[in-house]
Order: sequence, then structure tokens, then C-alpha cells
Amino acid sequence: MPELPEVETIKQELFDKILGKKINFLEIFTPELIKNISLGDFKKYIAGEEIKDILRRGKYLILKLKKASLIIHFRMTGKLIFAKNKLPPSKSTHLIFYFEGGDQLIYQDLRKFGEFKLSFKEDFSDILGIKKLGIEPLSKEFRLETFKALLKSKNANLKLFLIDQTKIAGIGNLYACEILFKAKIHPQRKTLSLKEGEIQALYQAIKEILKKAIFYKGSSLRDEQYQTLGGKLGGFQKHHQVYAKAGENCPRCKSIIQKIILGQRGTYFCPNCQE
DNA sequence: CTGCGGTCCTGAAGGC
DNA sequence: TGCCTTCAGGACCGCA
Repeated sequence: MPELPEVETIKQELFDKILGKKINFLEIFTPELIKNISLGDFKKYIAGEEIKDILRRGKYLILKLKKASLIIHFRMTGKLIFAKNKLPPSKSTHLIFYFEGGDQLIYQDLRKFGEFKLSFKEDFSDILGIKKLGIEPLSKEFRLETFKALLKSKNANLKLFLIDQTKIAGIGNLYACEILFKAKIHPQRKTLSLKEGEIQALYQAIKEILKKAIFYKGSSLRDEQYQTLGGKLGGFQKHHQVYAKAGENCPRCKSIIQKIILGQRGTYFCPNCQE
């Protein structure tokens, strides 16, 4: 599931490949993935235009064009592949951008949950999902005091707080589990119950886990099929401590890692060293 | 306003 | 071996 580190990796790789390049035309095989605009208009604003800039906001990838910005959300199984030559046809190929010089950017998505939208505002505020996003956890603005204020805004279950995109942008189920493990905090704790030391540990864990995951180019799990643009797997899954490891020994204390369901999502933690 | 659960989707994996 | 059921989950939507 492309979360902040995976989308950031894709963004950085796209910089080298397509920044300043012109999209000659595009093929759309699955029109229902285009959400907020007609197919004709979607093509009209993209074909013939140059990639002016590439941004990430939360889990959204943003390609700035001349008159519009292309907004991509990968959901669980969406991925982009950069190719010099035509790839063999695939059931999960839904969209192909053809660049000048023959390069292709191919969007594949097994479950077809991904979304393509066009934004016509400089701050993307016409895209509701982006407008509602909370703070970027790797930005300068994400200070300890800011984080404390966010925690105080509601007495929420901590795991649900971390994946709430309107509070902090970009953390999904996987990284929430890893962050809570690093901070040694139980996922069912309430935001208002955290002590000063725990708040600091959590704040540090958010930044460290996300940065480390970006360093390793994201996490590739079998089910999600995330891969970097060049078709390589990310490397952070080798450093996962708890996610999808129910029944295995905790790497810290050797207790058995448990799985519970919170907010309809699998939540993995060590019942002994996460308090 | 809040919180909960349903919805979308499809291949893999598990059970009998 | 083969068929059927269950599972994975981000964001959105509707309802109580």
C-alpha cells in the first residue's frame, strides 16, 4: 500500500525520468479511474503538455502541468512503471502516458481502487481529499508542540489517530504499526493518556520510521505489489518489526506478536513491550 | 458533529 | 484435488 515513503520514492524517481518532458498522448483502458472530470477533458488537459513539477502531499502524487495538475492516489495496489519499450499487455494496466522520445509511464492497479483527478487550483483545494489533509510529518512545521496540540484535539484511539489523514498526512496502517512499536506504545492507548516521555518517543518514532522507510525506498509486501519505478522492490520490509508478523517473536523481548482489528484494519503489536 | 460499518476490487490462501 | 469462502484495506458515503 503506497503510503508516504512509497509515494515519496516514486516522486523522487519521477524527477529524473519525466521532469520537463512532454506527454504526447495517453491511452485510458479503465475510464472509471478518472474521477472528477470527463474523459475528453482529462485527455485535453494532459496531452501535449510538459511536466512542470512533481510533488507529494500525504499519499497523493501530483504532476503539475500547464493549466492543470494531475492528482494520483494509489490506494492499495496502484503502481507506476517507467518503460522505454512497450510492455506485454496486462489485465491490471489501466492507463499509459506516452512521452516524447518514446518513454512510457504505465499505471497498473490490481484492485482498481486508485484514483486520477485534475486540479485547477494552485493549492489543490478543489480536491477534497487534499484540502482536508493534516500536517506533513517530515516538514519543518511538524514540531513537538504542534504534535502535542494535535494529540490534545480529541481523545482518540492512538492507532486511529495516526492513520487519520486530517491530523497527520501520509501515515497508513503499516507505518502506524511500526511507529507504535518503536515508541513502545500500545495501539489502543488514548491520545490524552500519553505521558510527556511517551509523546516525545512517539514524535521521534514518526519521523525516524518514515525517514528510514524512504531511505530504503519503501516497503514491498506480496499482496500490495508496490515497486519502485524501475520495477525493483523497496527494501524496508526487511526492517519491519511487527507488521504482518502475528505469531512471530517480538524482536525486542521475544514475546509473541499479536494481531487485533482496529478500525477494520489488521493491527500488529507486541503485548509485552508496548504499554 | 461523531462514530461506526458498508462499499469498492481481485488474486491468494485457507478450509473441508 | 477442487471448489468455496475469507482476507487484504484508503477514502468516502450514509446512517443513527
